[in-house]
Amino acid sequence: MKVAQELAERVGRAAWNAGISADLYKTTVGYALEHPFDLKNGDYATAIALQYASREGSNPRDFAKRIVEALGDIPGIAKIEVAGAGFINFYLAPSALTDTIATARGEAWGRNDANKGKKIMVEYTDPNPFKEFHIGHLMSNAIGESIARLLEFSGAQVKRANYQGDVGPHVAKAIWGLKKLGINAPDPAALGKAYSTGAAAYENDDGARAEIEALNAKLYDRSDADINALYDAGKKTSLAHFENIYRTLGTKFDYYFFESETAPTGIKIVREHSDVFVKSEGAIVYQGEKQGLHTRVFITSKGLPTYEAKELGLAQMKAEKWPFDSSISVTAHEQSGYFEVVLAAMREVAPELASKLRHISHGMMRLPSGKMSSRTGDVITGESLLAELVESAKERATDSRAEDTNALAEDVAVAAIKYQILKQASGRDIVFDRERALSLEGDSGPYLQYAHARAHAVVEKAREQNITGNMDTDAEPIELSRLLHRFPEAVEYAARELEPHLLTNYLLEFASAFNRWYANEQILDGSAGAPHKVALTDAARRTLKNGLWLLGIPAPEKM
RNA sequence: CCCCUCGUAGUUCAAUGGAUAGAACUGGAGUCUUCUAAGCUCUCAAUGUAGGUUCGAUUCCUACCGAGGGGACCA
Repeated sequence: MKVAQELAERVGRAAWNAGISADLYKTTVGYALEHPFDLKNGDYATAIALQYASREGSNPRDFAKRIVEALGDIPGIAKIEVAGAGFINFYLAPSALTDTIATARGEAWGRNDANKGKKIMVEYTDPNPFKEFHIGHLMSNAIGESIARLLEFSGAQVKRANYQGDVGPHVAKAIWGLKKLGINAPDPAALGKAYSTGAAAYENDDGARAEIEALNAKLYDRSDADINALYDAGKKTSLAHFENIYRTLGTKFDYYFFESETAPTGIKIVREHSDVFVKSEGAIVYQGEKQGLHTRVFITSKGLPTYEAKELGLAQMKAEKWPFDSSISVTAHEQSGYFEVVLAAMREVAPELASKLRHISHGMMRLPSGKMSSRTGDVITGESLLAELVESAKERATDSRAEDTNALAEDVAVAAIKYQILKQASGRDIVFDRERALSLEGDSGPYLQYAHARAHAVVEKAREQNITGNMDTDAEPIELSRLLHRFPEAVEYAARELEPHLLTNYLLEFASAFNRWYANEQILDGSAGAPHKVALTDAARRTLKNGLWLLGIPAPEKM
């Protein structure tokens, strides 16, 4: 990192000396450095000469040469060359990489201070009590957890929040179903059945629909003791069930918000701003057309708040609970339209708060055959998927070295599902292929875990032989050590973009380099070079350990 | 009709406006008396169409074609 900063500054100065304009200097300095995709083009590179020369009509290569001359010698850089159309490539010196290896063996490897001191709340997962924990919640959880950890690694103080829909028509449907089926002490499976019973009746039976709507109103005002008892029991069961899932997934929430709590606050905000929200067809709406959006209902004609009004209340309650600099909500893409409208309304009623809110939308999990639909039963719940993965991993774990193969199977299952979610850009849909998801090979979470376990085993064995890993400052740079050097920058990049997949991609490349190196190199070969190789292995182990942590994936030491 | 995502090997995904567009899976050929074969090596294979901006476009802009999501009382 220090090398990179120094290099960026020097490139800027050299370009300045070589005749770059003040304007361009400002726009390029600090952004001028990049990592060549191909290591043969150096550890750092800059296209500054290409960018500048085109504006002058001069030859990019000549200009690049002038910059290189102005640069002179740079500590930590062994070679500077002009390549291609006018790129300037920098190659790290052995001593710089040795420093990197030493740093990489420490616990703090990969941390940065890009968000130092910032208070950031991250809201994610958001399952609804009385309904199943489905794959969308799994996606939100995996992405949200990783973002929270990336922000923590960049120095932010992070609070994890979970916002759950414990009131609304979906709950009324489930309660109605419970009554219909005569269930008084619901378990999670019974709740799922009750919900689908209620949902089907709501669509097909007018009488049932009226009953459900009446029930919904009673849930808001809590006027019926029998219903309250059923509701409280169902909610308790649901939440306890979700806690088990969070534990498996490795998430610990700081705050829980419920729609039943945000509703009154939301209604109050809407009612207090009659200049922003208007009556229309008996409902109170926000007319988003003036912002290029669409009109949405905030309070229904029956006087009940919609998700939109509750969201207003939620934002205010979050800020009261823990004053934050920024609050991030991770939800499915299908909600981004409504979120935009809520945000537009919020900008009018609470501009300062609105400016701190950020919405990240993730894609949907689709089946190869099309969209999942709970109506047709063509749906996979998050829990059933996890259970299947655990079974699959157990079969594979029979010849493993782990003491507890059940625990290992769970770690591997979590890795498999989270990796599949986190390896692609978060906004995109994921086409769910059961066979691929259950596969534990190739481009997968277990691949990263396996590389980590291997590195761990070697380090342990070296310790038994009292080889602590003294480094050779003249060791020739190799692919593995050069990629190692990029880890902190990959972390910072992923944190800046709030995109875990940028880190996932890096880790795959790194693990792949490690596995290649491992296959071709006897690390504990008794030679004078062994300690240095042990140090590099230890650095790789730490990189994979910290990298997996940032993805929210467990890193078992034995597989 | 409007708005938001997105079109890259047979499939699922990468590529901060740069260098020969990278992986994985599938198919084919190899590889465990040596630190973990959930590994490694080799091999076949791709930017929807038409323009524009740029020294340079998978990336930015426009149009078209195609997929998914959203568009008043669900979330």
